[in-house]
Amino acid sequence: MKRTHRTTELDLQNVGEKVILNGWINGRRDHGGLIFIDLRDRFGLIQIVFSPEVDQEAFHLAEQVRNEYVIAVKGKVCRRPQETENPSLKTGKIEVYVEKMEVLSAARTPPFYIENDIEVDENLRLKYRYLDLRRPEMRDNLILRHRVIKIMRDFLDKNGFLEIETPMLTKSSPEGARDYLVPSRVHPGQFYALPQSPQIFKQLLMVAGMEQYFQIARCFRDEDLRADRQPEFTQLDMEMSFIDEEDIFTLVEQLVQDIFGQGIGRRVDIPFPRIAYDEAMKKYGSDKPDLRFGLEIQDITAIVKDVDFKVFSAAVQAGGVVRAINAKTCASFTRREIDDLGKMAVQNGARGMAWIVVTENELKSPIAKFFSPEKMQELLAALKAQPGDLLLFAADQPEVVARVLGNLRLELGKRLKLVDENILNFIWVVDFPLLEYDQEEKRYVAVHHPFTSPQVTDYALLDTNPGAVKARAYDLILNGTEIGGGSIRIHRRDWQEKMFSLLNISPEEAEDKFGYLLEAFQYGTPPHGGIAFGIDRLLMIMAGRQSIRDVMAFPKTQSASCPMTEAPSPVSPKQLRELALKIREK
RNA sequence: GGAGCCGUGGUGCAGCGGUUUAGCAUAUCGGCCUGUCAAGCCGAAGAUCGCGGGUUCAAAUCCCGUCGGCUCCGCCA
Repeated sequence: MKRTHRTTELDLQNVGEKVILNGWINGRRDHGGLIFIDLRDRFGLIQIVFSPEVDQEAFHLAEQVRNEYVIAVKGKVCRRPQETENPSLKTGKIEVYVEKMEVLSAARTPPFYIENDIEVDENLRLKYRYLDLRRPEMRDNLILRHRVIKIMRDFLDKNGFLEIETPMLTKSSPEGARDYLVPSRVHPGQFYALPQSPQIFKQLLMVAGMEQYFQIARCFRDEDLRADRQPEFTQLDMEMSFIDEEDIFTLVEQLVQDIFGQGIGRRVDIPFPRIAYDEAMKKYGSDKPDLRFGLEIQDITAIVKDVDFKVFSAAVQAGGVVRAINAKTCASFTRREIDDLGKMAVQNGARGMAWIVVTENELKSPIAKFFSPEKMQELLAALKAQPGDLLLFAADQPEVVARVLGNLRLELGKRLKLVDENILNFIWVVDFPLLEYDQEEKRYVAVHHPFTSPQVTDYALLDTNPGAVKARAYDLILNGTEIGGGSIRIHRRDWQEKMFSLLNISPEEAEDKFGYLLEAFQYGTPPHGGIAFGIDRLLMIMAGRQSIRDVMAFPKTQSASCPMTEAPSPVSPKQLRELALKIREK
């Protein structure tokens, strides 16, 4: 019995028709003399009815079937008696009276409920992911994923882009994340790496004259996992020739408008506001600021540089800064709540967190005694402090203070429920630094990646003050999450060599690791640039989820394993021998 | 590498030194039931409390270790 309709294709207009339906049993209500079954397929639910008056055999079979059995039924579409209509079902005005039923497949009782909003250990969900994905919310996430990727393809196709695949087995490169390695059988002792991104290939496609490229690209990074980080994830990777930043912004803004408009029916206003990296760090303590609420960080370095409070003045002496957040209305926080915030500050690298509780009559604070009344007035005025406010301070190097207060700001935003979950706040963060100094490695490392072009106006600084050079890089931020990032690239061999030398990569190593790119640049390379979107993160936000695992069909656990397949797993001695590999005892 | 939370019938939770023969809800199984859609009513079965060790007259409960899940820091060009 092959189906004639999908469940949700039936409506009042089909009343009287004989139809065949296939699907899973979502629920069964046995009234003794009458049995109702909710039949589920990918599209929805419909109620089917078994009555001995319609067919004895089908009725008795219906007494025996259970949830998640796969069945085929044949019957007549009927209008439901008025008082039994179910407005919460798309097919709630009708039902099918079954004359004939076949069990296509029986089912064991599932280990958890096949329904929305379950609270089950995630391990169990992942072990039985094929059951988890039957749950409507998970099914809908995958449908959304399909739709969004389709919108991306359609949009880019319409705009002249070519979808081109690049290798998954490629060359390991220094810089960036830890590579996943694949041993070569043909070349014993040598390895491929899975791509962290198709970066160099897409640049070579520009050299090849493809002009506008995109790819729905799987990327691999062997780093520790988070709610929004998986070892393999998917990017919309794009690259264009003969363009500048403005072309990319415009195109991406239109793309995002399509994605949200056609994907989930949300209007997105363009163009997106832009904020410079330096300003974002100073005001919001983050290079991916969440601007859905205020609570801005304020710099008070100038005011406190000479105070008796050594933590502040010493930090300034050492080239650091002192900044503060005025947590409006938080004077009511208990000592314990304030201590919790302090712990958080320490966890983020602060040596401590100073605070002042402002009330009608007094200031409660461990540090107030270090300030003269005049200084205190100046400080309170600068922070626009009023009775009822809680002031939080951090003093250290600028990066540390930014991180500490940035995270306190997010925590306060959460606690005070300042975030309107219905807002879609897009911003471009621009003017990133090109390089930052890595204390551990004692060298500069690329903030974005080594192929990012410096801003032309800063080119002279490369030799004198590399840390001050800005990059032609940009990130797209949505609600405090980085969903995309890119740059205008270096397209000249000499500039790229210069960049490598700044990164302390020797000419020999540059030749060894990136020689093919340097060589390619000598054969006529168009100026080019691009951007890549984290599709999983984007979908996570669109679907209102807290983890990208919920928008991936088969994700891994935090320890990067798969409870269903039990990957990773040992391999046979034969396989190891073929690869010339030996496992070392720990 | 580090910090925190969690692990008790299939599932979700309660119990946190002895009054527990480990409680509740739901699922499961059986019976009754012709308009339910979280169906209802009656009944039954089902867990040695993640694993290992220790403390104690006595451990699901306290301690140590370990495994697994989640969140976070480091890490993620």
